[in-house]
Amino acid sequence: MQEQLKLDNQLCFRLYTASRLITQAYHPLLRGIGLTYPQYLVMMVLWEQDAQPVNDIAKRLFLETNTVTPLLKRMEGEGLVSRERGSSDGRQVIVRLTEKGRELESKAACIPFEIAGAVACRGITEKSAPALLRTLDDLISALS
Amino acid sequence: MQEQLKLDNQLCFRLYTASRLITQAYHPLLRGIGLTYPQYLVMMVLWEQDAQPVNDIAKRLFLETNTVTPLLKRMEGEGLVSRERGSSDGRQVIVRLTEKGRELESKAACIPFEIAGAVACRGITEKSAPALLRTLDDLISALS
DNA sequence: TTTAATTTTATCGCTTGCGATATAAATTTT
DNA sequence: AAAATTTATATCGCAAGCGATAAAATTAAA
Repeated sequence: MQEQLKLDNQLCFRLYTASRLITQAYHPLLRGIGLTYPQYLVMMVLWEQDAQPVNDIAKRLFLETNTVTPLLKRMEGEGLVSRERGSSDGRQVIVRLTEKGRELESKAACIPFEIAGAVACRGITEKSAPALLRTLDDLISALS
Repeated sequence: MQEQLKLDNQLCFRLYTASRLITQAYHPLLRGIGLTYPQYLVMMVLWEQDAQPVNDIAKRLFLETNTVTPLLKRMEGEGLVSRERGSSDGRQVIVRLTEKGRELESKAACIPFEIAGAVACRGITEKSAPALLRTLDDLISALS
């Protein structure tokens, strides 16, 4: 058995697992406001800055447009956003929050606190969070 | 704009992004030996301990059987593993490496080093890796 | 100004991931 | 032993992700 192939030595497996488990923790909260996790990410992008082209949203989330386009179409179907061709550049599709989408922000406001509570209740985030965030940022910038 | 809803303040988004980006880094290496990333995880589980029931593999990877079963079927189709009903317990399906599956281990042995090189080349892992691994383990055990 | 290259979005096909549910075997209860 | 419960897999449906590719609009080059 090669030591470097042991699952317990894999950083990637931990990231993969931690990501899935924390996304699962969001699930019941997000279902309450009718969002999936990736849709929640798109909403956060738009709450921060409305009326963005597809490409800007995709880049902000480190995703490809072939992931984001169908995602946005489903969100349009849910009445959360509108999509229309840009007037200056006819290639772009500008995504805007609908009234319903804007109203969702206040309903979502409690979610980060609830997650933080669920995670921090075992002394995870209090002291280790800043270092974790910094290391993940380094990792992301190294890989992107 | 609610501060806690800013994307840059989200631990989960970082984990999600870091996980996807590092999995993408594996992709060209794994394609060389004909594996997807989740298939690679299953192979690591079996290289470590052959002949396991579906459920043990699923639990080791923090996945559900409804994810693992189709995954294993595809791997059986690729000739990497065999699946047969357990003799002692007729509910279980025991998964075993084929000769082809066993041979893959030596081909995969270089992959962790190549990934480590790609990640560490910007001073990421050397000093911060142990703390990162520990924090992720804490996070995973808090959420699982 | 044509032509070529680039940019932006979208479509297709496939693998994951997972909630809900079904099925069969084993275990526990009555 | 018969019935109810639990356990182990599997099936179905849907939403991501992403490689490969196409189509349309814009920009750059000839």
